[in-house]
Amino acid sequence: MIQITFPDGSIKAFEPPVTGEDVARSISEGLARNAVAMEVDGRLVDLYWTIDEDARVRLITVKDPEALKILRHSAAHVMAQAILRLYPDAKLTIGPVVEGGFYYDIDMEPLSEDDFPKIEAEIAKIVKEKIPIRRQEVSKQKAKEFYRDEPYKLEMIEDLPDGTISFYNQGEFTDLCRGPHLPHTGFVKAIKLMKVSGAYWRADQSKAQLQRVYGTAFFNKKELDEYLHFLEEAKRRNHRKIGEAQDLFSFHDEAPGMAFIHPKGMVVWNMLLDYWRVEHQAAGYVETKTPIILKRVLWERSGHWENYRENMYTTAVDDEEYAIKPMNCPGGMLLYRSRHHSYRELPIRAAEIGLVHRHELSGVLSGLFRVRAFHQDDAHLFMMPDQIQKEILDLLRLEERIYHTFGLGFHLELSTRPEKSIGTDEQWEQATEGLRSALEAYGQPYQVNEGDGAFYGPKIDFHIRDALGRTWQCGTIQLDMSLPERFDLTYVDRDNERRRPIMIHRTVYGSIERFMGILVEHFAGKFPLWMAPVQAVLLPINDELVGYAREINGVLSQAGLRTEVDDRSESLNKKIREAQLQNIPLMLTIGAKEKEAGTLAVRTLDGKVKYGVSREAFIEAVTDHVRQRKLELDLFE
RNA sequence: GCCACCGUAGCUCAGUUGGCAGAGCAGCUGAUUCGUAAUCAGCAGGUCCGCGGUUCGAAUCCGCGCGGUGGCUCCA
Repeated sequence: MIQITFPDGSIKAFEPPVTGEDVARSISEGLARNAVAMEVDGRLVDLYWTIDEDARVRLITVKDPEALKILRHSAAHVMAQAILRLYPDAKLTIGPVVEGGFYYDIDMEPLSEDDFPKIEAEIAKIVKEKIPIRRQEVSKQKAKEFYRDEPYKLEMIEDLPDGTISFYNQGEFTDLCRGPHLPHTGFVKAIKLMKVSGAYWRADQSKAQLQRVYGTAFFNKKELDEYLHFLEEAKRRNHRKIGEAQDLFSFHDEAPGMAFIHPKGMVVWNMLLDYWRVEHQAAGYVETKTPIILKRVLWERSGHWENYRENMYTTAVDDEEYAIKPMNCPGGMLLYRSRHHSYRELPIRAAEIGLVHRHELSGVLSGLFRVRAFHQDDAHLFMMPDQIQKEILDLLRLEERIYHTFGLGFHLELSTRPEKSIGTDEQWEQATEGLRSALEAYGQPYQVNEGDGAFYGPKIDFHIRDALGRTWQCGTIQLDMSLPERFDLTYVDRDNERRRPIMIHRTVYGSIERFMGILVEHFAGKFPLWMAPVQAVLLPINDELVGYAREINGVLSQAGLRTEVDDRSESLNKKIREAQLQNIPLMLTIGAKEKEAGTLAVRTLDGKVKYGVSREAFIEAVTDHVRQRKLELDLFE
């Protein structure tokens, strides 16, 4: 008899060999039905794994977080099986689980989404058959024989360490796989193919182009529907649609990847920057501006000509080569060098809303999220080594303040020295330690990405989280050990020696264009009052009241509110409907009663109406709300 | 750049097997003067993304180009 210990500490004896299914069934039929795999002494294995000695066992059921990955991995196999049934000549490569689902890269004729129904029908058959999925272990030699006509699988086996190699079988389908997998294909009920795209074998453009088929799977239809609903909601909030509907910005064929910001979009833009300036002024920043077009020699000195030229637009003026800046830093270096600096001035915090151009590949452009021309809320901080920790800590707090104003959460990631890098071990040690100790002092948890830093220094990235729970990398803090060297930046220390300052590049919004796009989606087009392009629209009930509405509009404008009069000869219902669809936070209906009493009837976007508000009370409530940059539209609560 | 899909009025879209280019909304004009999510009527609006080809005939089929959407990082 062997003893099996469960997570709750209880122990049960079994006659070996025993499988996870036996163990589950000995507890309850329900558990046996819902168990998909198990953990034996900390190792995740199939439910049919046989245990023949004492072990600690945790059964994984459909409720456990690990189960979803197992399901999706099996789902990838089921999809591959269906595709092989329909396209017998297809050659399988890899089929991993990814965030939101799985994919399988297959060497086959090009697929389109029109092919999905028949593949899904075949998948449904496989699921209905509840085909047992079983593991099989063979020698490397036998594995190679089995795959003698499968070039990709052979290549993968070559890369595996010697020893036994595991396969998984389900009916006529066999795939090289580490596992674990579900007990049978019947669990893959809620599966949906999502999209298809080209991908290269080993992500190498010189290698074969494969069909990457994406799918997602859940344990039940309800969760799948919820996920599809989430995708619908994200689609509904798409900033490109909202941007057009609310007249914020546009794109034109004549300038692909470069946004035209409309008057209403410019209000949002200016509010973003007004706020940014308030915070940066308080944090001891100065603002600068550097040219957009600079001579080639500068880019050679900065290293961009060598390392970044593919992404740079160039031009010739008077027989001399120039480049349109893809980054602000080289210009910032010249600015720093324009005179001597004393240690007494440090730290210098020089911000710049810099317009940069980067020639991104046409296929990666995407609304405001990925453009070829954008404004960075850049800043270059110059300091002495012993000031690093405090500067970084202040920066972490500044970024936190700003993100919280928009109701955005975030998490932090620290990236350390990559293999290919410049600088000495001591420099890296000091720089990374500066970032790390600031993060420790800041006190929030952070993730470390070893070797993910830039070649010129370590960095901290901010990944903000929007209202739908999606994350976006916006802010970044990068320590740069290269440019101060290349541009021979110095300051005069108290001992009258010239020393090299430490330099940090950083952003908060990242790209203003992109941040605006993120906010459009985060707020679903319903900007908080302080950012709203139009804060209140006045709706005269009939044409006789238009004059009075204009009079009120003048008063509100004078008080600094952004208001408009809807003076069309349309019904009140229609004017309200359109104001609602434009997500204008406040609607002021102007009727005879309001004119007589000299008060306002205020409707908020949630449909609530408050009557009899005095002009003064309204102006005060709005200006107060705006001054505090509140997010909730709780004007009179 | 590569793969799949897409491009028809300002917007959203319809347009059978190739046979005279349509609707709703928006716009303009007129009527209506309305109390919290679409009043009615009329008018106007087109290089069917561009270029070339096939055809008696192309929005429709073919090729090239331009632009857009999704993907091209996740490694049994």
